Amino acid sequence: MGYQETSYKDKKVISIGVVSELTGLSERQIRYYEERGLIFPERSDRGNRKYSFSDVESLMEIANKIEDGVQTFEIRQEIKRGNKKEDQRSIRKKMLKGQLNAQFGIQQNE
Amino acid sequence: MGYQETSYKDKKVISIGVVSELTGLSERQIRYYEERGLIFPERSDRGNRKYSFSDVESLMEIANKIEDGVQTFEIRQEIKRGNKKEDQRSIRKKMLKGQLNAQFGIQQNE
DNA sequence: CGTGTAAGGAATTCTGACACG
DNA sequence: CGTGTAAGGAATTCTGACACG
Repeated sequence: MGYQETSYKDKKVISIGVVSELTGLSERQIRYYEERGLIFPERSDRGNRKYSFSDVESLMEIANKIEDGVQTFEIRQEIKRGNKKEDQRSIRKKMLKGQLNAQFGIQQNE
Repeated sequence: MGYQETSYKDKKVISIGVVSELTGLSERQIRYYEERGLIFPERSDRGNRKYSFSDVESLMEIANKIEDGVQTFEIRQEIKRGNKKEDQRSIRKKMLKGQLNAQFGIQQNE
């Protein structure tokens, strides 16, 4: 029992409407990120998108990056490289951080 | 990281259509088991049912019991008692099993 | 580039009911 | 009792496109 804990996280069962609620993103944004190759939902028999909890988490990370001004193609690169801890994004983000905090005190995940 | 592994299992995010696919049960059956107090999906803003992976598992167990001839009110009892390993149902089931198999393996209302 | 929106259609879900048994 | 189904409506999702910037 419990050997499948992880499978729940990766099972594609959530509709786009619920993903929208969970992430706070619009359906338009979610579909767009798929179009740009950032997430890969499955499809039901009739073509409806189905997402996993992993996808939901990825989307939240993607949303953060977009806010930081990272473009979708860059994010796609990171994904292909295996999303290293210290990649371009993180570096650029850190450089931005000082400015942002100084100007409006925006909070970033470090 | 990982402290939320369990929450995935109980988060209500799956639509009835997907639950139907996952369990092999008809939507009619799934709604009926709710009506009988065996499962408790949440509702989206507009009233659509949302289930968790736990619900999906419960449904599969319920389906097995129904096949064994257990009635919904009995299953509800078990749920209220905390679903002990060796409850009345299991015991009766074992007693019935021999007869049923011997005769035809038919499912009965006791 | 990233995202909003109106557009029209197809599929989903909901409830209450009749049916069989 | 448990489950199928037809019924009508309301909400969901899909795609391709125009718009702004």
